[in-house]
Amino acid sequence: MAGKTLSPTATMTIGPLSKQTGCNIETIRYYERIGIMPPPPRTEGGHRIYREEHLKRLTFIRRSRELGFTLDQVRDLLLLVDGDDFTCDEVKTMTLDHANDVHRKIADLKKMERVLKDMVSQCNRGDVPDCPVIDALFQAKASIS
Amino acid sequence: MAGKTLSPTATMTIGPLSKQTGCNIETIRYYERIGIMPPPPRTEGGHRIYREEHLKRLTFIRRSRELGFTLDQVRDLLLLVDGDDFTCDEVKTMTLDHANDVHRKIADLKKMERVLKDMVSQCNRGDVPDCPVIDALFQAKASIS
DNA sequence: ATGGGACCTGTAGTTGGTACAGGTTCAAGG
DNA sequence: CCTTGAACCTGTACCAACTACAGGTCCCAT
Repeated sequence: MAGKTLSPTATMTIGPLSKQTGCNIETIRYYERIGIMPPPPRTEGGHRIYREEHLKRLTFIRRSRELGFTLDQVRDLLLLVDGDDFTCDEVKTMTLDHANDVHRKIADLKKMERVLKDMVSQCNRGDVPDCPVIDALFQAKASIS
Repeated sequence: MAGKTLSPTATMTIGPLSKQTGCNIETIRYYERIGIMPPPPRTEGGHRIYREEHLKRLTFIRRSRELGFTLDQVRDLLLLVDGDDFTCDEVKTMTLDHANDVHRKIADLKKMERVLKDMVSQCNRGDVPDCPVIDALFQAKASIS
């Protein structure tokens, strides 16, 4: 187990990078195309060769995406990281802004969920002639406050 | 106020339909293109003429979208509505399935929010040398359980 | 030397719309 | 009747953030 990963000079092709980051190959190439990953050196035959710095950067991108940052936001974060004069405060602000977005999304989804459950709870009342869910969908927004 | 809207023979062009449903004009034409709204009759000059049935259908679509159904799901719901032999149970099942999706999304977003807030709470500890948020982003998924 | 898995480029498709450009029609006012 | 300008038309391109090929090349183990 010891020394199996990450000796500082270790190189790898795109496949292993994909496996180690959980980011799929096409996505890695896509990130390069849009300029969020730097173009790595190549073998004579044209295969991409990655080093640990790439692994770190891609891990960063992937983690940020998992946390719901958009690629534009990730780009901004990386700019801050790349220029080494970023202030922690800038990063904090961006993160808090994003956390607020997430919070709003949660609130919206909760409203949806409530309405959906309310609609479903009208079903199976035994004697209604047709579907209360369908009826509700034909009504413009009203019960959502 | 009385009788201002929806006399059963009332017709309208796309502009008023847009205003009454809150669905914008391009979107209405898009729905027609993808076959979710029927092609309405036209004037000699080619302008679309809508009737109350269109208004109802578009309201249904819009409402379903607001509740987070995908257009494919809306299509399925409309199929059920169009063939008038749908069972309320089918509708209920679809709605519950969707409600579960929404529920899962909420759970995911809550995890994100928690991680984001946790990261931010590491900031401003006074004496840390660099940014804990950035450090955390360089770590692969771990603290998310 | 050869077989086949890993890699390459480039393009198109996905979802749910939005944004034009460039042209036509409709209806109201003069 | 004619003009004007708002409303409408079609068709295409664009957005995010990838994914999915097709059709070809490279690398390396046997």
